[in-house]
Amino acid sequence: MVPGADLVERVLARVREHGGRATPARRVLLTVLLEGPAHRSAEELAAAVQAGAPDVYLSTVYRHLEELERLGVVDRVRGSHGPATYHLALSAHGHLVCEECGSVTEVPGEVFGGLAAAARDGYGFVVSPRHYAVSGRCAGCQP
Amino acid sequence: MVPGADLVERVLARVREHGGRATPARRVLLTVLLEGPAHRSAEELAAAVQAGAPDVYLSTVYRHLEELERLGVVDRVRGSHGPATYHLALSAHGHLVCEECGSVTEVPGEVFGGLAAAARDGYGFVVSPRHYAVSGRCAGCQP
DNA sequence: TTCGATGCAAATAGTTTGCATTCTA
DNA sequence: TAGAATGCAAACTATTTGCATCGAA
Repeated sequence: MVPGADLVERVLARVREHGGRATPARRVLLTVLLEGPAHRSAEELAAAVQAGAPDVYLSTVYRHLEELERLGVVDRVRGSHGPATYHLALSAHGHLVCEECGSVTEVPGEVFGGLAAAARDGYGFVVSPRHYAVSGRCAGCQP
Repeated sequence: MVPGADLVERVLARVREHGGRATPARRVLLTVLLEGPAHRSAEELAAAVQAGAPDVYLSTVYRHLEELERLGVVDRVRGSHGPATYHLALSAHGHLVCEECGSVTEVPGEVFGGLAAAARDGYGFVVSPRHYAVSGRCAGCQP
């Protein structure tokens, strides 16, 4: 049994609930998201999809990623340069995006807890639980 | 005396120190940055510049903004959609970017203090003091 | 058998680059 | 007067859109 196959089906069920349809292209993209590394760009994901399904177009991947983001299945992280990257939203966590090398470090959601509370209490601003992202320099890129 | 004119000259002095030159286009852009609202896109800034100096091109504005960012004079904030916005880096502060309406709420740097400490201690990641930016929904855009 | 999804092409937004000319230091 | 900055055009990257056709429900 392919690991995560049930997750793919669960997500597709959710897509159907929202009036969407379970198509081969979607199944492949979800499998790719599950199996490969996190934080890949739409283009990288499309390349991986195309390895198994050559005629799935980049625009289809964008369309699907956009929907999955709406459904809360994937997160989109936009660093200060370059394309946005996508990954499965398996748990609430934040991102430390290195402005030097572009690497993304995931940190548990609690690290952002104090900030989220202060933003809510002080400004009525509700921090999105899946879109934390702050810039800086990672351990390997200190001057 | 124009308020902030001395700041313009101080920045230009800094530009010269780094081998740059004080040109009219730069003077105008700095004045525009000082006088108008914060968090404008390159295009909006170019429009404001062109009101006074019609033949300053958008590409020149981009080039200058990039240099000012290197010098730490302006910050660049990239929301989840749309163009990056720029503003003077007058004090350490963070940004709450609304993913619904695109508005940017500034919050004092201390709000990010706990997060910055946790990132440094736990991951060796030094959060950039001027590039805090987290997404969510502002007070006016709650569902 | 209807309506959403796809293939494909083309358009768009934002930003960067190349190069001859102009101007600051 | 040397080298940086600019005007301008054009390239480029990331993303979105339009539309006829196809396929899932």
